[in-house]
Amino acid sequence: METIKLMLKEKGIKPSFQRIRIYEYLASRKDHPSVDMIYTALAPEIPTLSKTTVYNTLKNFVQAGIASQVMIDEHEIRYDGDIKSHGHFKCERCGKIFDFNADFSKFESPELTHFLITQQHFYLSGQCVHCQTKPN
Amino acid sequence: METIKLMLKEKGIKPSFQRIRIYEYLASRKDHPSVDMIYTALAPEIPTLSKTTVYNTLKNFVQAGIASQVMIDEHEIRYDGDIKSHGHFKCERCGKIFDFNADFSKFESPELTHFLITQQHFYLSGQCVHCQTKPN
DNA sequence: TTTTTGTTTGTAATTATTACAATGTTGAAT
DNA sequence: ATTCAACATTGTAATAATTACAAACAAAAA
Repeated sequence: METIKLMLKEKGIKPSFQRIRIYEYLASRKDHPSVDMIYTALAPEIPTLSKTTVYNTLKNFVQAGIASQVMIDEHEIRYDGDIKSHGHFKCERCGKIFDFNADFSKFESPELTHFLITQQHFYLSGQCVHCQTKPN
Repeated sequence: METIKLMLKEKGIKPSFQRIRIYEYLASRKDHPSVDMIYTALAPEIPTLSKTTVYNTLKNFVQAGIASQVMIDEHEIRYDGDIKSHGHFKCERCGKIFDFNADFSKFESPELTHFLITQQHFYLSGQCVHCQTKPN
């Protein structure tokens, strides 16, 4: 709570109650929640919470570099509070998303010389171990 | 035209006129068109074309492995007829998408042993060379 | 020809996201 | 402490991508 407050301040984000709770929730989760998931989870605790606030807040977080968008879902954007460089695998049968380590911060390519890379996304999809053993 | 016809047949897709033209158009483009862009481009030539057909057709193509989704745009899915393993860079200032070579077909990770990888997406964003020299 | 199968089309419904204006909150300056 | 300005939050309405679905159509098989 207090550490989050300080961290937000450092990033130039005023630590309002809503923002603190949204960040706290996002960081506590490993399932890359969507705006709707976050809203639904926090609404009971913050009855006046508006979805627009969740949208605005996440946009701020991404710009400040303390959250990232995971666009592995075709229908809605999902968010990740883990900003270590890593990849996501989505099983096309069970829909589950798996994280894996993959650091591309030093990635270089002749086509991209002198490009400034601020965000990176590495997504794979296919079938996870469990689903492969299941019958069709 | 004839080669596309054969290729579609081989992939188990009946080569209807619409499908042939959609594939032809997609393959001719390097700008990762969206459903809307494809529809708008082909509608004058195929006056009865329906957007639903474009949606259905692209879904088929992706399943058959002859096209891939590029989810670099937050608002709409874009499509790529180039199925060689490669990455995309999106400039957050001018919005342009750049392709670059990056082959991850041999990518392995301890977290993903025995996972079946069927699709891969590698997206970067930031600022392209040209936009970096521009003033804010 | 008749039947069957698969394709295309148009409309309506769904749903994520954004725009915007009104309201509420906070903190600094007076 | 009061006022003011800046910023945050909220709710509603608008936008726009995508899907569901049923009817119309086309092609191939019987």
